[in-house]
Amino acid sequence: MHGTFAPGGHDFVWKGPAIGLLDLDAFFASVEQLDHPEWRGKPLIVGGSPERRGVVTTASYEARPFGVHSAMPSAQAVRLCPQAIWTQGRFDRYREVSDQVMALLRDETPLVEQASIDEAFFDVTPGRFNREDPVAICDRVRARVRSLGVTCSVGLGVNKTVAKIASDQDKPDGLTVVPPGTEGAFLEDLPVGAMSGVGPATERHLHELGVRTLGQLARQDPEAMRHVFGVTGPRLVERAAGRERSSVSPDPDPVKSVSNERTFSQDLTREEDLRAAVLSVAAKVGARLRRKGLEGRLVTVRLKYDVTHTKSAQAPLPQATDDEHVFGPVAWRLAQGLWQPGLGIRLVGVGLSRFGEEDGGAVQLELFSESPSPEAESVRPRHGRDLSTATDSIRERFGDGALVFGRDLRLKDRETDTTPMNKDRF
DNA sequence: TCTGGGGTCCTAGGACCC
DNA sequence: TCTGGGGTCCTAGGACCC
Repeated sequence: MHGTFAPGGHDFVWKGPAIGLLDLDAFFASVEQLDHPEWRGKPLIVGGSPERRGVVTTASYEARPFGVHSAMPSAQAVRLCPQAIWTQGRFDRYREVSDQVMALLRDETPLVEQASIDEAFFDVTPGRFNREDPVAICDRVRARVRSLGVTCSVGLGVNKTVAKIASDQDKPDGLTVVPPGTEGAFLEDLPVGAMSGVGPATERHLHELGVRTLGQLARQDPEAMRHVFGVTGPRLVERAAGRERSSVSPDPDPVKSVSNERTFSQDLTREEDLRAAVLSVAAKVGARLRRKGLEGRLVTVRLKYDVTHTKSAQAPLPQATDDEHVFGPVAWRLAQGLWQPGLGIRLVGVGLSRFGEEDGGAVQLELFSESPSPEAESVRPRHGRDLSTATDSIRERFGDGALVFGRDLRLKDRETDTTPMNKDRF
């Protein structure tokens, strides 16, 4: 007994936990159609250009019947839907609309947990914040979101897993309610892949075990699943049975890492190009760290040789930093260790993590003296630091294009043309 | 005719310590 | 000269999410 309810159109009293999941429909594309009336009703694709190894970020509902979907290579999307309108993303604008939606939701209940730019869980358990019927609250939320010019799909159930799966059942602009006690029947025949956390690899593995539906998964022995899937095994069983007990936490988790990656339209083969790429990506990371007020102690570098082969390496720093003149050379040293001359490099990534750690005690200092990053100690942090903040303020006043270093200039024509998919939360 | 970018969490193996 | 095992930290890689 689940389904889409007309406003006020049900005859039971909700008892116990009521968790909702709001998912904005084809969000980036919908915002573009909101801002560009001439694009409404037409196939629209937000994403990176096909010439530059781009992928589809979001396809409007008009483009989906052609088979176009998120994460599809742009070249393939062009073939499937040649008449589609293409546009790059405007992340700041999406965040603006997202903020409006989240504010509206928090106006209904303070128990809102933003899961991404276009998704949020909310707790409307009767008696917890108010006594209103959860279904009525969901109806009102949807109407209020619609008044902003975009639509959302909402799932309502006893926990996050049920709410999330329910929100997928009726898109776009739908409401799916799973009344308490009906979870089992609702989940029984759904494919295991419908549950978040079950991706392609886990799905394949479950199929090999003869487990195809959430009902079947719910009847597996948790201990047997632990042997196959580790700690997540028993959790999968619990969630598939609809028994998960989830809490909605309004306080966002602190950020744990900040990284940037760049894919090149043509693989890099020369060492000097690779070096320029690493330092340039590091500079982006540095600027973002300073904007966020974060200093990290662990540098990570990622090199991608082709779509399936990636290598990464890490090195600790003696002190936390947000300055690329300190961690950039360390990143380059790591990249040199990973790079095999003769192999082209498709992607370069640099990241910093371990924020908010006190600078090393005796143990950590000793550790560092053996780590492969002596450059960190030899660069001139003071001078580099001043240079970094100076470029930040110029970019802030005149925009990113105002300042281009020589190394960036060399790379410019090879850089991919990507859509900002920055999922920075808050 | 190809396959992005920014994150989180988990695991396995080795180093190291006691 | 030979030797166990538990705990913890670190590293690289993989799965997954949007």
